[in-house]
Amino acid sequence: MPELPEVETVLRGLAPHLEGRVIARAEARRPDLRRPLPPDLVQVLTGARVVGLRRRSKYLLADLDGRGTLLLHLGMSGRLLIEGAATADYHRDPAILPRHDHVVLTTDQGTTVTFNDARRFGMVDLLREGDEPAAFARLGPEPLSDDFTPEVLAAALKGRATAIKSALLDQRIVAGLGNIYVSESLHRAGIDPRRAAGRIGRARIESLTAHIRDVLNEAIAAGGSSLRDHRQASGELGYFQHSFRVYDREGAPCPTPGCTGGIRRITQAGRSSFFCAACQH
DNA sequence: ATCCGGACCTGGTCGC
DNA sequence: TGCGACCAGGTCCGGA
Repeated sequence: MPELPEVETVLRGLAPHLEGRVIARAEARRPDLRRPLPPDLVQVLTGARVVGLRRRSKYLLADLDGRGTLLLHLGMSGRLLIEGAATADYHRDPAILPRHDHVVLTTDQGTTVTFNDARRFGMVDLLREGDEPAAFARLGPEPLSDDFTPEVLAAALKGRATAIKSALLDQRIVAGLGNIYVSESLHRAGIDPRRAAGRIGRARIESLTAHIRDVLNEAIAAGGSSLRDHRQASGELGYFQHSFRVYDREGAPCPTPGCTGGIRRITQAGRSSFFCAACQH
C-alpha cells in the first residue's frame, strides 16, 4: 500500500482538483471491492460538493457538503488517477488496466478522478455526517502529530513479546506505517526487527520515534515511493524509493557509514523484513 | 489478551 | 512460449 507518505502525496495531488468542486458525475463499475460498495454511492456523490480532503492513517476522507464523507483506502494496489484539462496529453501507464477502474468521478470542471485497484484490497465507503469508521477508534497516534511521543510509543510496546517489526505494523500502536517504512525506521534506529517489542530501552525508543518521523517526512518531501506500479495522483513518480537504505535491497552492502554488513531479508509474520545484522541489534 | 497463519485478489517475475 | 511457484506497499478473522 501505499503507506502514509504515499497516501499523503495522493491527498496533496488530489486536493486542487477536488476541494471546492462539485461532483457532476459518479460511476461505480462493480458492486464491490473487498467489501460491497455502498448501494447509494452514486446517488450520494452525484451533485455533492467536496468541502475538504483529509487523511487519517492510510485512509483518505473527502468531506461532502451536507452529505457526510467519502472514505477511501487504497489497499495494496489502489491508485487515484487524475485526468483533466491540465493533463489532457497524459499518457496512461500501460500497466494500469482500465478493467480495474472501479469508481470514476467527474467534477464540474471536467476533471476525472478514477479509483483503479487491480487487487481490490482497497475500499470505498460513505460515512454519515460526523461519523467515523469503527476502525478509527482502534488506530494509534498519527506519527507526524504531537501525540506521537517516546512516552506514548513506550507505553504501547510495554510488555509485548512480539517482534518490534510486527508491532510497528500494528496500526493500533502507531498509525500509517507499512512494510517499507518500518524496515527503514528500524535500520535508521539501529534496532533488530526481531527484537521483542517490550524489550527496547528508553533511549532507543526515543531514537526510533524520531527516525519514524524523519523517514516519513523525507518520503513525503520526495512525493512518496514508487514501487512497481504505484503512482502519485498526478501520474508523476514519487522518488523516495531511491533513498531506501534496506527495503528491497537484499544482498546490498549496508549503507551505514563504517558498517561492513550486508542487507538481509527475512520473513516475519508472513511479510519480508530487510535489515543489517551487523548494525541493528 | 496476544500472536500467528490464512484469506481476500490480480499481476509480475523467475526458474524450468 | 508455457506453466507453476512465489512475491507484492494492507487489513481482517479465526483459532491456538
